[in-house]
Amino acid sequence: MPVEAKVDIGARSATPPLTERQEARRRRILHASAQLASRGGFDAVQMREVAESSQVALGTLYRYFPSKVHLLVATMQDQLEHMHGTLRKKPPAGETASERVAETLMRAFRALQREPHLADAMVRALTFADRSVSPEVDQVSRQTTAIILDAMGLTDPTSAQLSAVRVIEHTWHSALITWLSGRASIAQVKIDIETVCRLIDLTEPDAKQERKK
Amino acid sequence: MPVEAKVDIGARSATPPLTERQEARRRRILHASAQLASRGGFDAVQMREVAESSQVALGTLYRYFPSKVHLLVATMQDQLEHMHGTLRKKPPAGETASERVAETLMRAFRALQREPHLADAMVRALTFADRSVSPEVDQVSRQTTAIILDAMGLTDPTSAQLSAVRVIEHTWHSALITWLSGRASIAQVKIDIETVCRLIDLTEPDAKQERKK
DNA sequence: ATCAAGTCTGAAACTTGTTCTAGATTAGCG
DNA sequence: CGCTAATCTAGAACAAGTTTCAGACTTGAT
Repeated sequence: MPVEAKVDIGARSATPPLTERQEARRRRILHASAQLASRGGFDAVQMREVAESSQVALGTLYRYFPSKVHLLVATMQDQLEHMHGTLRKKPPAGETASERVAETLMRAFRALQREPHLADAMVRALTFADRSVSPEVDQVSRQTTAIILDAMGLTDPTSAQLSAVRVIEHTWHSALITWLSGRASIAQVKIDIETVCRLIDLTEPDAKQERKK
Repeated sequence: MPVEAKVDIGARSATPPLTERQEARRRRILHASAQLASRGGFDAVQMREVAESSQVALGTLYRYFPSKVHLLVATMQDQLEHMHGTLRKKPPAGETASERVAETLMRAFRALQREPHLADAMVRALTFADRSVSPEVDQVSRQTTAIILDAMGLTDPTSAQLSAVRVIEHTWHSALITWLSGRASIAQVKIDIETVCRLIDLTEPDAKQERKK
């Protein structure tokens, strides 16, 4: 285990510490949200039902999560953390960085496949989020970046590599959407992921590595 | 086999021909939609307002466009067609295919910048669309593909090239979203587009590689 | 223990997308 | 022209996200 884990994601930056009961409420809400989402996707996550199902008043739900989109993005943060942990346990076996990234993403993809409704709810919320949710969405993006960099085995990426990772994330999100809305097959998603991952190779053999500031 | 399957995109496949007045209504609706969207984005396009503003009853609006998302995706089709025409008039000047595609997309991007609220409404609708809107979304996707292939100067792309184009589209949509929600700067979008466009070079080994040094 | 400030609850109200209904209008046709 | 089916209109009604509010409950500091 890393001795002094860094990161301390800054997500809880301006958040006053929650009491135990508040933490419990928050967990109940997220759990109810994920459960309803697993049933019927975005539409099935109805705020009244989430409130009832987590034994919290509607007003309280809105105090914890100021909108349905906030709630679902928080749910995604939660799931992503979990997934990052899982993925870490079995690091990908590919030879090249691009292979490992593609493998990792496809593994994540298969996990989402197991709960397609949940995936639907989270991804739709993510892309539908407006500016008021930017900090939370950014947090999800950072987490995704961390997963990809992990798979690449990098601690100190060049800016070219960061660009490639950004594009991979774009492709990942958008491919997910096309799959969720039934416009692309799983095979197609796989091809797209593999295609975009080739970008990584373009950043490797290059002799000249710029020094990161 | 289609002889020269040109346009006639099949969008109007099962659509009985509209009378003149109906065509006029449809235009009024799309116009009102674009106008409201230009003002305040997705949220400002309120179905009651669209109806009133296009002098049509609410029920009629819903007969023409079965949901707000359908309406906005149709609005996007409309705008895309227009943009394709515009872009065609001034073909991009780059040497390589990837340069031309990047240039074309950035040009399109600058056009969207001029109406950021409209862009917001259209893109949010596009990514929020569920299965019931798939045909229309697909149509938008085909139109986008056509624009990119046009910029590449290709008439019959290889499957590797089609994959690259798909990934470019993914990146384009997702980058647009991050920009619209204020999480990426225009400069960042430019970098992402240029990065992904390099994929095109990978599909043309015999084309002259530029030696930039 | 007590009090003020902050939090939670339950319920109603408000907003906007969507559906439904009954009657008026229009289009196509003999 | 007159008939019939389809379409259009105005408006009410419904659904789900969001806001509001009065009163009950916690919490933290004295």
